Amino acid sequence: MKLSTKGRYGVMAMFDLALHYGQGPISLKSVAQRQGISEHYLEQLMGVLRKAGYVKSIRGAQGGYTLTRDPAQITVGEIVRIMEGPIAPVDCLLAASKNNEYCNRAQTCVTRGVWAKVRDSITAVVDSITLADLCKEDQIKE
Amino acid sequence: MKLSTKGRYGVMAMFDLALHYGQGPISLKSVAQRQGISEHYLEQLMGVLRKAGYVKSIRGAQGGYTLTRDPAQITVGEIVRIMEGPIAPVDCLLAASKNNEYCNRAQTCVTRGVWAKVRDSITAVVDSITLADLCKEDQIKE
DNA sequence: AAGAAAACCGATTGTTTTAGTCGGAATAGC
DNA sequence: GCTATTCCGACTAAAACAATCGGTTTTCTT
Repeated sequence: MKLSTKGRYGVMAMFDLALHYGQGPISLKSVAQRQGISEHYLEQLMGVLRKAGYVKSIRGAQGGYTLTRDPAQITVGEIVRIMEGPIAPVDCLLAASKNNEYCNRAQTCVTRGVWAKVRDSITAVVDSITLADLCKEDQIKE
Repeated sequence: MKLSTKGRYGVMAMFDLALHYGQGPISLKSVAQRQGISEHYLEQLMGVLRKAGYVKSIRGAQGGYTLTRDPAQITVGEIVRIMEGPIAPVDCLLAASKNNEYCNRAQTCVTRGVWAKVRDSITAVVDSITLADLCKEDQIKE
């Protein structure tokens, strides 16, 4: 039940961009330094976010990344799904799963119900928190 | 955010034992067949559960495993923790974590708060469901 | 007493995921 | 033209995962 660094760093980077929202492009170098992440690795992750339309990049000197939407319009859940794929503690919860024969066992499905509840409780949390919420919390802390 | 087969199979096996609670020792062979798990692999997992005191084993022919407690006294959360270790989407939530320097960053801790909420919502679910609950559900389904 | 059914144990293995690194090409500001 | 930056694809070391294998011990049944 661990989040990989993809999801974790993804949220950290997006939070960092949210903190600097409206201040022009932010370089990965600065994000990586502030958040303590390998710059090259972060590069890969930002590529994913860019292709998903969540960030915009400006190349060249003084370039960097900016959010394409207001921080209040981006939830942690969206970022996690982009970075890690659908939120599901077990594969048989995925609609596209082909192991139906397996999941049709009545007994299996009882335990499956547990994992569905777990998934729902996770999504309820991450989908209710926006980057703007995190920024607000950050201000209070300082 | 995936559960490994350890946790999944562990809950399945314990649920199977719960269904047969009070009927004497249940062989791994039968559990493995009903649940569709490799018997040898399940053996390893049951060793963990046995050492943790959750099941009792009887060796020799007609031997097998039984729960050491009533199904109503065993939660899914307990089983998951035994099989997978502490429930924590990120390592910095663990008390024994030594990367405190890392976690002391104010910004990091904002995102950390998110993962703490995720953890709490997961534990609320798994700690509230007992094996007896699953057995009850199973009866309704049939 | 023999045979079979089971738990027990430790080593090994193939695959996948993770968490990066590396080297360079393209682009844009100064 | 220099430098800062994004962009891209290949590569890799290490760990985790999900078993498998081979054998030992124990106990029930006949």
